[in-house]
Amino acid sequence: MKPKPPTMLDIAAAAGVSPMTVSRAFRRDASVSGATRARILAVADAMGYVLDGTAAGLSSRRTGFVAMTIPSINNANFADTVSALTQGLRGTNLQLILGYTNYDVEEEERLIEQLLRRRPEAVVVTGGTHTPRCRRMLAACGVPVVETWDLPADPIGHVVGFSNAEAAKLMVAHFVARGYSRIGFIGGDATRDTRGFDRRRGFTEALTAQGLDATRLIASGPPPITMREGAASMRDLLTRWPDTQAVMCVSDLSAFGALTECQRQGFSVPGQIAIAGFGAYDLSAQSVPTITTIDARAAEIGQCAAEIILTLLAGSQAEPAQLTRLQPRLIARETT
Amino acid sequence: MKPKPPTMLDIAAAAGVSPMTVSRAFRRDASVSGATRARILAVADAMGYVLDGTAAGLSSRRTGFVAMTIPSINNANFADTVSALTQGLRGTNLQLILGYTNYDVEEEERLIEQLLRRRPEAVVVTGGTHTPRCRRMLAACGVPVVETWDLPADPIGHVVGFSNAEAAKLMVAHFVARGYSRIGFIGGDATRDTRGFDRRRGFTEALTAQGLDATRLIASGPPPITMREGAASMRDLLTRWPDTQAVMCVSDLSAFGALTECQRQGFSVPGQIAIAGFGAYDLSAQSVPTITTIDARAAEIGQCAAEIILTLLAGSQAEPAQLTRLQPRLIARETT
DNA sequence: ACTTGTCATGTTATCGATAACATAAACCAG
DNA sequence: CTGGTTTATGTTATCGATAACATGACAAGT
Repeated sequence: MKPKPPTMLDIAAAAGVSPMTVSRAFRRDASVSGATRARILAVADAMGYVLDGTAAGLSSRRTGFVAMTIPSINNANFADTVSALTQGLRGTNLQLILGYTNYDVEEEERLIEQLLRRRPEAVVVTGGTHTPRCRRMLAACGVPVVETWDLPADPIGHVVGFSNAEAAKLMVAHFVARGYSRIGFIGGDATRDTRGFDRRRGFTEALTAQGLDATRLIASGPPPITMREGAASMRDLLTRWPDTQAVMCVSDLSAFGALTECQRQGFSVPGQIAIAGFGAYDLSAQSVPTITTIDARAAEIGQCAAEIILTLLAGSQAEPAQLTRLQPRLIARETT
Repeated sequence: MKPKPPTMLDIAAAAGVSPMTVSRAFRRDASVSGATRARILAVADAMGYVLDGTAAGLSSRRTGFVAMTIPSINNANFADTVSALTQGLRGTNLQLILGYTNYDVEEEERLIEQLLRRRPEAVVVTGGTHTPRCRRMLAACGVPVVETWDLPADPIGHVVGFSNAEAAKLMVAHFVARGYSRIGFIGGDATRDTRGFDRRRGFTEALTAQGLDATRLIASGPPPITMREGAASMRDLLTRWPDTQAVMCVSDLSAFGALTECQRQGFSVPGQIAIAGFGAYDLSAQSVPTITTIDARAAEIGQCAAEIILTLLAGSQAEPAQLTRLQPRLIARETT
C-alpha cells in the first residue's frame, strides 16, 4: 500500500556510489564529476527520490527556513511585504514559513515557539510589541531577528519600519493644508492593533498641536477593520458629529467602506466630506473617486528585510543590530 | 557571542531526569507525573529551551507539516481557503506551510519538490493541472494529496472543488434571464490560469448553446488580473464592441476595475452595461453599485480539505480517494 | 501473601542525512 | 620522472530527538 519512500542509501546502492556522493550530487557547489551527478540524479528521479530536508537540516544545522509572523493573511499590505521578502529570498535555498497572529500577542507567543521549533535561520516579525516570554525566546534563539512595520522602543534585533504616528501626522497636515478643521478618525479597538493605535495617537497629537478638536474617534471593533465596518463607522460618525468635514481611516479598506457609505447617503466626496485611508492598496487608486492615502512602503520593508537576512547569513561574524527607517509618503488623490 | 542553544540532554541533566522523560513532558498525551512535568517545563523555560522539531520529526516521522500551494498570496479567495484550512487544523499540532506558484505549473513543480523535502504529512494543491514530474512526485510521496478549486479529469488523490465551467454557465444563464444577449468576457491569458480558462470555456460554451455570439473575449495579460487591468480591458471591450450589453469578468477585482472604467466614461451600470465578477470578494458586496458575482465557497474548500486530512491522519488504513464537489452559488446584485 | 496490572521512568537503537577527515587518481611544473 | 597540488570519492562519527522495549514501584483483586 504505502511503499516506504527510498532513502539516500537506496539511491547510492542503485547508482553504485557511496551515500556521501549522492548527498553531494544534490548540492550545487559540491565537487562531483558531471557524469556521476547526472547518473545519480537520473536514478533518483526514476526511483521517485526526494531529499529528506528534515534529516539534512538536523545534520547540517541549516534548515533553509526563514520564519515570519504577520497579523493576518489577506491584507494587501502584509502580502506585499511577504511577496517582496519571498522574492528577495529567491535563488537562495531559503523558504519562508508564515504564521498568522490574528493581531494578538498571546497568539504570537504561541506561534513564535512553534516556528522556533523548526529551527529557522532567521525570524521576521511584524510589529514591535511582544509578550515578555516571546521577547526572551526571540532574543535567545541565536538567529537574526527582524522587527518590521514599526519602530519598537526597545528593539530585539534589527528593525525595518516606520513611525505610524508620524505617518498619521502627515495626513493631518494634509487635511489642515486643505482647510479642513473638524476631522474624525475611524479605526479598530485600540487594545490589539498597536500599529493602528499608533496612527490614532499620531492623529490626536497632531490635531491637538494645531488646537483642533481631537475627540471625533470611532472604534469599530477588533481588527482587522473591513470595508463593511468602515461603512458602519462612517454612519456612526455622521450621526454623532454631522458637521465633520474630513475623516482619516486606519486603512484603505475602511476608507473605501466609508466612501461607499457616503455615496449611498448622497454625500458628495470630497465636496461635503473628505476621506483618507492608509496603505496605498490598489483599491484606493482605482475607486471612483480615488482615495487619498499613505504609502507605507510595504514592499520595501520586505525587500530590506531580505537584504539584511542575506547579508547576515553570508557573513560569519555577528554584525551590530541595524535600524532601517523608511519614510511613508502621502499620496493626495480625489477624496481630499 | 552565540551561546549554543540547550538540547534536551541539557534540560534532562538540569532537571535530574532522563532525556526520554523530558521528551515526554513536552507532549500532551505522554505519561509523566504532574510534578515532574512541571519541574521539567520550568527548567526548560528558565534555560530558554525550545524543542528541536527537526530532530523530533526525523525520529518520529511526524513533522507536523501540511504543505499547500496556492497561485498567489494576496488573493482574497485563496486567502479564505487558507484561513479556513488553518482554522481547521487548529488544536492539532499541524502547521500549514505555503508556497506560491504564481500561476505557473513549472514553478509548482519546483515548489512541490521543495515542500516534499520537508516531509509534510499531507499536501494540498490548488488546481488539477500539473507537470508530469509533479504528478509523479505527488503520487509517490506517500501522504494524502488533496487537489482543490477544480475538478481534475484525472485526480491524483482526494479532491475538494467545483466546476469552473459550470459556474460560468450559471452566470450566462443569469445574463440571458435578464435579457442580455451581446455579452463579453474579460479574463487573463488562457495559457496559465487554468481555472480562469475553464470559466471562459464554460462561458463560450453556454453562449454557443444559446445561439449567441461568443467572440467578445478580452485577454488582458498574464494572471492575476488586477483592478487596473480590468479597467483597461473594459476600455478595449467598449472600443471593439461598443454595443456590448453585459460583461462577465474572471474575478471580482477585474469586475470592479471594469465598473470604475464605466463610471469614469459616464456609462450607467447596469443601465447601459451590466457587469458581473467571480469570487464573492468583500469588495463586490460593498461597492456602489454592488456587483453580481459567484460565490465559489472558498472557505468551505479549506474546511473540507482540513476535515479530509484530519480523518486520514487519524485513521491508519488508507481510505479510498474522496471527491467533494461543491456547488458555486450565484449572487445577483445591483450591477446586473 | 501472591498475582496481575498500571504508572512513571530509564536504556538502547535508530531516524536520514552531512561534517570532517581520509584517500586514491589525475594533473602539472620543473 | 618526481613531488606537490587538485579533484573525485569513500569512511566514520554525529546532529537531537523518539520508538520500542525494559524495569521498578506501588495499587488492587482474590
